[in-house]
Amino acid sequence: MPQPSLSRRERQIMDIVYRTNEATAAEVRAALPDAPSYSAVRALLRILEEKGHLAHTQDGPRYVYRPTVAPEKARTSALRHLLDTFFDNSAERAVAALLDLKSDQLSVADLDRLTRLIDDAKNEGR
Amino acid sequence: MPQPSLSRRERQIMDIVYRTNEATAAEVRAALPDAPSYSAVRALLRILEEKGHLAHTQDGPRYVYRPTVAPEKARTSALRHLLDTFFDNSAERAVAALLDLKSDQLSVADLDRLTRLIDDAKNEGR
DNA sequence: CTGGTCGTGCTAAAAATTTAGCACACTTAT
DNA sequence: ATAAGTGTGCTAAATTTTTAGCACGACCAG
Repeated sequence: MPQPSLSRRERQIMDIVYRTNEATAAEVRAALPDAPSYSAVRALLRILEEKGHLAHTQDGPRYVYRPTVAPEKARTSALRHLLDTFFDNSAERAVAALLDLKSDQLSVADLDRLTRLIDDAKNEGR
Repeated sequence: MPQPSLSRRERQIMDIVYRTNEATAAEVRAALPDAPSYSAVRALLRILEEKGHLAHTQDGPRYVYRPTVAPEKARTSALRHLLDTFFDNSAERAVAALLDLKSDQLSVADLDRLTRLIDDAKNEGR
């Protein structure tokens, strides 16, 4: 990874596209918190494509943009950065925060699934 | 939270300060990937303070900057954003990615601790 | 006390980002 | 066939970001 060289708007847009997996200019505009003109959004999308962060396919009359890096890679990289910045690289702390954040939305079954994930990890490390 | 209205440099600097908890201008500069002049770093720090994201205390001759929001709040908020952007708000997916990322650095004891965290969450939700 | 080193504040200029506007192409309905 | 609507490309201007430079004060060391 060379640099995080994304401007503010660029990052906002990338986040939207990551969240939705794909988006048209109009959809991006709709999702932007303080949307500028349609024209401006399109310009940004073009720049992001030039920089290699997005690619478009044609869907009828319009362009549909998608990230160029595999979602999994993007996720991993974002997670790594978060861990490094806020959790001192501690998985435990991160999980604790996660549970704190979501616990009231997690059923016992959900929690059991998490336990199973960890058990799997245990069995791999051999 | 009004907006994420941080420019690229501003975000870079905030990340550094979050990671280190506190930092002087020189330390921030040292940690910046492509450091500009000392003067420029100081200007950014001043701006971030004006915007209310940082506060400084005096340590002998120099300023030490710290985030104004409690680390825990910042972490939670960052985590929420990551979850929303990359993991479809699924704690399970996030944990899976986390384990995948760190599993080779986690001992069995570490994993046991994670299991315990989840058990605790189970007992709380009652 | 003089000069060098650090630290700061402030300001202006350079560079990058962000924005809007105009022109053109294609479709669709009158 | 014409006008309205929706999409694009391109360009230039406005705004924000980013940077460096200069001035000043405090603190040593010679």
